[in-house]
Amino acid sequence: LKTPLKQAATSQLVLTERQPDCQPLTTPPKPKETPPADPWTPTSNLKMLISAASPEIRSREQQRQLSDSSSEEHLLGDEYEKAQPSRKEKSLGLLCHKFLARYPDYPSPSQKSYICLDEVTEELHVERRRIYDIVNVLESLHMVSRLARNRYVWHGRHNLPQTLQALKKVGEENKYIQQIQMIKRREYEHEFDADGERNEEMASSFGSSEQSEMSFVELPGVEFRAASVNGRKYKSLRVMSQKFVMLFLVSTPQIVSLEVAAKILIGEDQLEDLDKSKFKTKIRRLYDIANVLSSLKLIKKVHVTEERGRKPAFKWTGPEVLPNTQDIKLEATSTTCAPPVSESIPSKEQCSKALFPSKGKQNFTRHSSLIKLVKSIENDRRKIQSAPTSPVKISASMYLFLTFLLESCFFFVFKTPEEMQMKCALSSPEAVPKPEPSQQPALSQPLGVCPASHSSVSPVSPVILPHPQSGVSYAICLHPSQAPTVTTYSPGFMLQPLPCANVTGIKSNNSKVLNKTTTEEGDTQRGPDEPTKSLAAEERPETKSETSSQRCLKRSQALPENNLIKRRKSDEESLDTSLSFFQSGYLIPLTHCTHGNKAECSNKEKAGVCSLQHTAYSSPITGVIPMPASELKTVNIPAFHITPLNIMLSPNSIAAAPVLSNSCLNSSSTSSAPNPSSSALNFMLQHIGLIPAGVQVAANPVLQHVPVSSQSENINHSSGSTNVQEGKVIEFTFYSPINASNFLFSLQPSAPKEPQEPQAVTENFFRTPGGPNTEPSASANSDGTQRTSQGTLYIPQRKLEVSED
DNA sequence: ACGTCCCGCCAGGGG
DNA sequence: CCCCTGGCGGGACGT
Repeated sequence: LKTPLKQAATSQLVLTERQPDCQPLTTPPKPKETPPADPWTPTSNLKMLISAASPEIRSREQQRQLSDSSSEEHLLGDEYEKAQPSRKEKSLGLLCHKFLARYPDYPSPSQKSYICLDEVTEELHVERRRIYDIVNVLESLHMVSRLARNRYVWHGRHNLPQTLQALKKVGEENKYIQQIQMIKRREYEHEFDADGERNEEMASSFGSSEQSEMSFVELPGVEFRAASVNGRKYKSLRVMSQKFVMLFLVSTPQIVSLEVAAKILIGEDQLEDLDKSKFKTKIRRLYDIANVLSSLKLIKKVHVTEERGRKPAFKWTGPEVLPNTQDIKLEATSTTCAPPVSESIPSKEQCSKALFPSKGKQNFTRHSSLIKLVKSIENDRRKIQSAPTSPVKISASMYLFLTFLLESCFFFVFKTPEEMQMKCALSSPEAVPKPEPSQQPALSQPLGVCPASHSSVSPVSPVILPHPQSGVSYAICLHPSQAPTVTTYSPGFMLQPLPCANVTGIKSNNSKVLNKTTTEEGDTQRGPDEPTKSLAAEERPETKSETSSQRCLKRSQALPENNLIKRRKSDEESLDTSLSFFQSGYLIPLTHCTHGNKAECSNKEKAGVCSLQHTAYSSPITGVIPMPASELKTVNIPAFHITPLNIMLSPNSIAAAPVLSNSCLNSSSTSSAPNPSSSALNFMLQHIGLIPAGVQVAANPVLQHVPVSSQSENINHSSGSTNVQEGKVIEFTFYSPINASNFLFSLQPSAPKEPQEPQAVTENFFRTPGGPNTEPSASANSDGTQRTSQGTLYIPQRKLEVSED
């Protein structure tokens, strides 16, 4: 069984097998499979491609091979060579695909699936050794856990969010960012040298994180069962895998090169000798890990092109992991949206239930597309910072603004299912159910984000959280019970979809990217992924329920509590940043925020959650904005606060806000004349630090006017699971119960027609009809709120510089 | 020539 | 003591 009979046909191979002592450690040469005259026929190539693409087909083919092998003698020609699996067909990634296809991503808790290694190895026709590789990294993600010999439990991706969050936290504690930066810096300084002095640097930088030698990050409830395996020495691959993942989660362009990863992973335990062989071995293992992570679609191979040249690297493509906050859990909706509610008429409660199934009110969901946007924006902002003279800078302020906005936009108010439907449009294309005719419209209803609680009953308290990466704060909503200390305030804006037909979008055709590090999208080496995935998803075999030996599982199935999130050290820094930012007065009407942050958030234990005061709020810059807490409740909103927006809308500061007037947009697209908005933008950019003082940017040349009203109407009519995807515009209106403004935003996830990177960042633009100098025209809304001005935030497509390999 | 990584030896340790 | 686990790295394969 172990050795295919075909190989025995090759006499040479028989020899090697008979004399293992001669070449004990050599990989057996690939058997000379084909007669020299008849190499790969086009048909066979095609077959191989297909088989590589689909595990089903492949396994079927392998079955055939098995039966063939008995009567192998009369195999000839193409049939013969087909029987010889190429090296690629035996790749770990493919094997992992087959392995994963056996189990559901989200197994129902009722029916636990068990993994018997013997069965797996038999059915997949692989050596046991290979399965260990797979299982080990799955174990590192807590997708499986070991029960006993030969026995594992399959958890699927249920634990993934928590695992990733925990990993990210540990990664931050390990200061991986600094390590990466140091490695890169050194690499840049002196090309190649293996001197000792380098190691001293290493030691100094790594030294602080001595606690991270070989610890395996566990999840409550998913601990290692087979007590033995806790002998940490034998968790190397697992630990490596976890650390590898940490590197992704921590680094901001979520791209990690193998080289850097290997150096860091080596540097941690053995920073003495960075000898070549150890490095090589590390790389070897990283390939193994990367292969199964790729199969899990958590990473993807890319190439980073730097000054030195192309280097293999991997890019995180898994779910976004949000910053660890104490008792707030945020999950990517791509997963939470998956389980549909059975009811046909989704209510807010149901939505909330569907979105936060396990932990109820403490869970908050943020839309994955928003997350991606924010992430991309942050990336771009960093790039912009490093390239101060780039013409893209004009959009930097918009990025920043959108960052604020999105950081704040955790929740939206759903009034109707249609609106919820619209929310779905924000989600990434994968998250939106394709408009399959067979699909019930109701299935797509619960998509989107919504407050974790029924806002009408229990209003939530807005809280300003420091964002560790962007250095800015974002607002988040908490239940009053969860936000006992109330110190700051930001005026509440309700964000809700607005059916609006007279929207005007501005599209920027400037899609220049200033990467000094371009990444080329990884190739198709695991190209069969896509077809494989769909196939596997459709006809994923029902998990084999092993009736035997199920009793040996006595461990509790309790879901892991998410209690381990503590505050990170970086919060303090980011807090400082945000504070200075706020204290500028330019953007912040929130005095309480300033004081409160200082007072309350200096406490590291609580800084993550700075609650707000439900009293009156004033700003030294923009004046007092009285706002009793009751207002928040009466508006029946989840007290959703958009600090930056509010800032920009402040009557006194609106002139300085990065707002481009209509006239600018309409007329001056070709004009080079300075305009007020330019100076405002420059001021803001400089102020925020996006550009150095003295550098000016021109606002208009990159902007274009594009009407999108028809599209927006189209959206609003969409009631079923319509495909609100590419090129569509989603609008929101910010209502302020006070006199602030009512803004209308258009988010265009991606430009129509352009087949670009799906998660492409988009340029965005923000304007008010009246322009900066125009007094906003007030109008009354049906609900009585003042509608003083309107702006459009438009996000045309902007591609990430990621090219195919 | 180099990036990728299959393959299987063999040590450690559990049952 | 058997055999499961899994560290490890030679060298084959692919480009």
